[in-house]
Amino acid sequence: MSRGRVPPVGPGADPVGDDAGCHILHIDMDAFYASVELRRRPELRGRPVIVGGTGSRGVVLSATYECRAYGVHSAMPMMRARRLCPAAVVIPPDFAAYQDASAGVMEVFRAVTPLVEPLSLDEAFLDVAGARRRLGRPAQIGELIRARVQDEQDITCSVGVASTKFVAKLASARCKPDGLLVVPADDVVAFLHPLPVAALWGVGERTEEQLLRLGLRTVGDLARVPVCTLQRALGPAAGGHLAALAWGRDDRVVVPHEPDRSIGAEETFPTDVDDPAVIHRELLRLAERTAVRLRATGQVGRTVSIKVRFADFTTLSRSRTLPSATDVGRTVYDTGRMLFDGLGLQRARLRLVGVRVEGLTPAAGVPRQLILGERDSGWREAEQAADRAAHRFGAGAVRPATLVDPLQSSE
DNA sequence: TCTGGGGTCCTTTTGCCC
DNA sequence: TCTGGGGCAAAAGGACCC
Repeated sequence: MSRGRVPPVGPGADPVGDDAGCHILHIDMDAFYASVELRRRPELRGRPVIVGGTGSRGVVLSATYECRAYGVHSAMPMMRARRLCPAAVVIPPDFAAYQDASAGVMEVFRAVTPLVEPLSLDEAFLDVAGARRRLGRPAQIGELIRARVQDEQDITCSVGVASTKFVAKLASARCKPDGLLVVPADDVVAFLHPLPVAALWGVGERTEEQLLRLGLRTVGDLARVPVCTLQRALGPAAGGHLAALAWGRDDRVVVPHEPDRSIGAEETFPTDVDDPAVIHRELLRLAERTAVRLRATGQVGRTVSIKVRFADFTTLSRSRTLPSATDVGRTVYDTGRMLFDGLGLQRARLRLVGVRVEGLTPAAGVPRQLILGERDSGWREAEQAADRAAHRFGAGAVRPATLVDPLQSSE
């Protein structure tokens, strides 16, 4: 589900060039969520299908190519997508199913090489240097993977083959859907320079605007500008990074497992809310949800942050670092609520609140806090008991009393 | 046209310590 | 005692990605 701003390869281009030195594969499922849905509902094949939020404030998560022909793309407000393509069938997302399908394709990848770096449910980098003797040239390995994913998961994917991660990523975007493209090491600059600046990884709407203001339209334009000019405009890190990418320089390696930096939850209200009691209850729900995930993954975190988005979409955040790391929902909530109350909002209209825990470390080996953490005692044990109940009886079996819907609990 | 939810990373500001 | 500044960590904001 990349942004798809790379123009497709024109007719006559040779998709399989010289793959010597091209040991990086980028594999991207085509319209992943929608493809998983079509597997279950084959009668919808050939029709425009959108997976996305069905509420009044939903956005498009995935759209079939039939639907993209109408200009629909991911992250587009659903209202607009429906206007562009009234015939589209809209399906609410089923993340459990996508996770399942994702696990299946990742397994296919790992049968090829242990060097698999997932970027999201539907996309991954592979370093196949070590698999060549066993399975053949990188392009052959790419075709093998495409065939297996099609066979086992009944989903098509596109594969970019290159000597660096980011060129492989551009290549897969360029041969979508259901394609494979090799960018030979010697052709990288010729491949990159005609592309629009927005094709580069890290250039979004804002950066594109800035670059256009400097008169830089293509990657080639960017490459010919002095690095210090870019750095002045975009900051030292981003400027230096883009200058390197414009010449195809990217020494990032494929890393199989990166530890999490943060875990959080947020929710947009169906309509804006100004009642503090409703917001407090939402903060509690989000804190509990976050803590359940911390405990499930065996992590604790030291910094709690909240996010508040107002009706006009302006957003602010507040954070606080605790004396010791926690995975206790009550502690996350208490901290988050303190931060929220500290904002002193006089019934401002909010469209979203979020809770996040950062500064994560593995829970094993972190001593339980006995002196400063008196507030944890009891809550932690209670929440672990709730985890076990949820495991046996289903999520939501045990909840804080304020989160129990009175209509539901009176049965 | 009106903008989700999960994240990462970078930059700037601020407060503290020496 | 006052002031300045370097260094650091935390906080806040924002861009970006899928």
